[in-house]
Amino acid sequence: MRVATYNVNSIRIRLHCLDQLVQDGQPDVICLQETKVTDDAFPYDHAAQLGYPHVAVRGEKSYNGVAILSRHPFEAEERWSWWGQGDSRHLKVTFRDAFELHCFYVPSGGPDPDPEKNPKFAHKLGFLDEMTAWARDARLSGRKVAILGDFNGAPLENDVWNHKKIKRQVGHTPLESEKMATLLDAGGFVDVGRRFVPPEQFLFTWWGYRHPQSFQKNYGWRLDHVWVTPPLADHLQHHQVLSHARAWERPSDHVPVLVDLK
DNA sequence: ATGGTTGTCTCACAA
Repeated sequence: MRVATYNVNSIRIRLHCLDQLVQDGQPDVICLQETKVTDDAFPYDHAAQLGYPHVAVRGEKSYNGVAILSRHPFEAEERWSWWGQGDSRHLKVTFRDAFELHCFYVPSGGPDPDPEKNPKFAHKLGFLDEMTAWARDARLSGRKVAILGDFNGAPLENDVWNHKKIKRQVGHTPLESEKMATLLDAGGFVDVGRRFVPPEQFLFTWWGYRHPQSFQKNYGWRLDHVWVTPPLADHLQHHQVLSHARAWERPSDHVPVLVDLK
């Protein structure tokens, strides 16, 4: 089974990118973030025509929003509220006799890495703490669980194009990296990207819009992650970042990440 | 310290 995660930055203006992802990557399951659409206006027909009749959505107007498209049926669908917010940042589906899959859109955290001054950063830290408490309480490590999505954090030095320049910026601060490491440990997760690409090498999934030619200059960050528990890690076969998606017409600032599980 | 760009029932705000 090939699983993809992709922050589309609005699903409705990115349908051509979804088409291209299906053509190039042939994923069985596609987890989307920042769909920016209410559930009633989600392009279900487009997904069905692409071969994904099974769809779980959790959206809201203009902001956030997650969805899971699947070629195969899933048994259950759950939406949990995190950090006391009703926002659309998490979906869980379960594939019978296979694994459970959690799609996350972690808060971006705003511009200032000071939780006293910046409530968005406080929200992000609280969200990560709550994910950690869940991962610990749920005793995941004996089960087949995958959590993936836009974690809005690049925890390792080579998860950004210039660690020294970026280490005080939201998304790559030592505090966030520490919290992500604690979450990884609490769930006993394997970081799939770094299972396949050693930490000595750059690995990016996001190139910002703001810097001109950020992709051509490779000013990238690794914000999108796939983490799996050890019983599921035994089934890992392949990992690929579809970097060329950043050069598609009218692209998202993120690119898809693909993982194959036997 | 600032600005750069993209998207949204746009002229403000989030990323």
